[in-house]
Amino acid sequence: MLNAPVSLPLHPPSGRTESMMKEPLSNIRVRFAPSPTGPLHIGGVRTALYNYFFARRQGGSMILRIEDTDQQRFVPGAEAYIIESLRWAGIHFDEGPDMGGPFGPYRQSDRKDLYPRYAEELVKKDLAYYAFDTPEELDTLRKRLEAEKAPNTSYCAAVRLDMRNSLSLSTEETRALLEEGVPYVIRFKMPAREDISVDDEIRGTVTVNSATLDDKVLFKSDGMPTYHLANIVDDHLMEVTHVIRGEEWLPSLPLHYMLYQAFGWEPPVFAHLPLLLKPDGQGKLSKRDGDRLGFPVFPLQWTDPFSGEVSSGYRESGYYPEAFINFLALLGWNPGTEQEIFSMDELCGAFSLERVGRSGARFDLDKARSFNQHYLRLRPDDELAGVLMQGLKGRGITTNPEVAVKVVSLIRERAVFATDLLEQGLYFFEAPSDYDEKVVAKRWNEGTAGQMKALAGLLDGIAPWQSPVLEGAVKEWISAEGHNMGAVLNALRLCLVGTSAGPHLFDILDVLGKEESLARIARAVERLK
RNA sequence: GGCCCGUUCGUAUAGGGGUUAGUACGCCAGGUUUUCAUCCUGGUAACAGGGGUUCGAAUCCCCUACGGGCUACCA
Repeated sequence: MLNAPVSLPLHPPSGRTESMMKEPLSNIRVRFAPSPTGPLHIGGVRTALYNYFFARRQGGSMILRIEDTDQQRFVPGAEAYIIESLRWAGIHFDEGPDMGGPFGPYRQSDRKDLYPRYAEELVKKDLAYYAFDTPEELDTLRKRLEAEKAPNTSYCAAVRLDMRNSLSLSTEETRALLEEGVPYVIRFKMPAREDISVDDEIRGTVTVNSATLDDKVLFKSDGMPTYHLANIVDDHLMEVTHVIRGEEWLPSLPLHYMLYQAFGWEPPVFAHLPLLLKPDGQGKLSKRDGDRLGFPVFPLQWTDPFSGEVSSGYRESGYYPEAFINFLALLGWNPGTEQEIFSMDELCGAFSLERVGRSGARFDLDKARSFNQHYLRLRPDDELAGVLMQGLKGRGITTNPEVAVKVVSLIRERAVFATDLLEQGLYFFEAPSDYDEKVVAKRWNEGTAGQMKALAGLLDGIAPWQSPVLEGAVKEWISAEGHNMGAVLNALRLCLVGTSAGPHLFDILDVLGKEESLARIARAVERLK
């Protein structure tokens, strides 16, 4: 275990105001910055989780910032979904759009007016420029460069003077176009040839030559900044000290670094997390994978507001949030010890960027299930009984808590999810409607019906109706009659449960009670002949 | 195509020059049990390949292969 001093500020799930009032223990500030273009998938949750671990480990602040600069891709409900998902997972924020904070607003669309002056500042410094090229012209450029097999096929230093922008045009021409209201974007003026080296906490120094980079659009013709500009401006304004994000951003790192240089700002520490991969084939886990693979890729169930398509979620599938985060935390990070079971507090205390891996992690459903099973076993009987009773209620069956607790204590070791309890325990409340054919074939032959009738006669006379008493009497009877123990008991189980699996047979008899037990035997004898 | 990142059992990983290459999940076998599950015991199974460096390389360097990411007026 780690012996280093650990400070864990409390963030009670229901007491945000309390955490807001709490002064951070350090100036470490991290952010999770999702885009509300749909439900957050588990890769995003893991990124948020690592940011959260890091913030709490360092006694810093955790910020939620909504990056909604793409008006086309905005999806109604996505922001609320993201917030609810993170809350369910136990990831709490110190600042965000739903709670405010000293660096707000926390939604980029609400910060819209802020960005133009930063883009223009760069133009004034000759580090960015206005560009008037139409989509068709850009398309033509791309095709031309591809045909020429140019080393860099993008809008870059090598070709920008061939295009319509404030670098190729005269000052007068540029001013005229601007005044006419011709649509324009502002592009970053990437240096022609320059090695750019940036340190990454996880990958070390990454070096790229700017000749392979392009003049990225910073400000779009629709009046919104692109991600690149907004992200740098906001991280700076919000005093973010550590940018912990997915590896898919690594190619943008040199650009972002150059932007900090251009503004003369001190860049934050960067850490690019390995990707979460699909469990089957290859590629990063995507929203589309959904139920195709038989496991949820979203924390919560999501209904697409346009298509109405429903995607399953971990919560609705019966996962406990603590199992979900414990499993997710270990996908790309490890404590360096053999410990695998971690509470949220333990994870926050043990986490460090140094122990985050570099290679992509594949999701494993079996492992996820085993974590859930572990946490389910920690649950007290009465809590699980409550879940069972809810399930029964949905099927129109009411029972009292004592019976539910008794049943749960018998079946809980067979459950992976609390939702399994209903399926595993239904026969305690409902006689089997049919009998497993394979078991019938194996355990039910000519003499069985007679044996069951005789056994029913024996049971009828046993008192008190309690598991150990029943067991003693029945086993004694089987021996005395010279019957086969397995044959009789399995046939009896078939009568009571309809199949061959389940808890201790005499416990089932006990819970069922004499009347119901005898009725089920009679019914089975009748039905199976 | 270009640029960048990566590569230890099926999966997640430990390991940072000398280890019988460890652990967990899964899988297989045995034990316990009337059955299933649980539980216990044991087992299967990995350093992508090739060159170096070194007395010695899973560990350091290079190349190759393979995998992945990015390559939008998306994030």
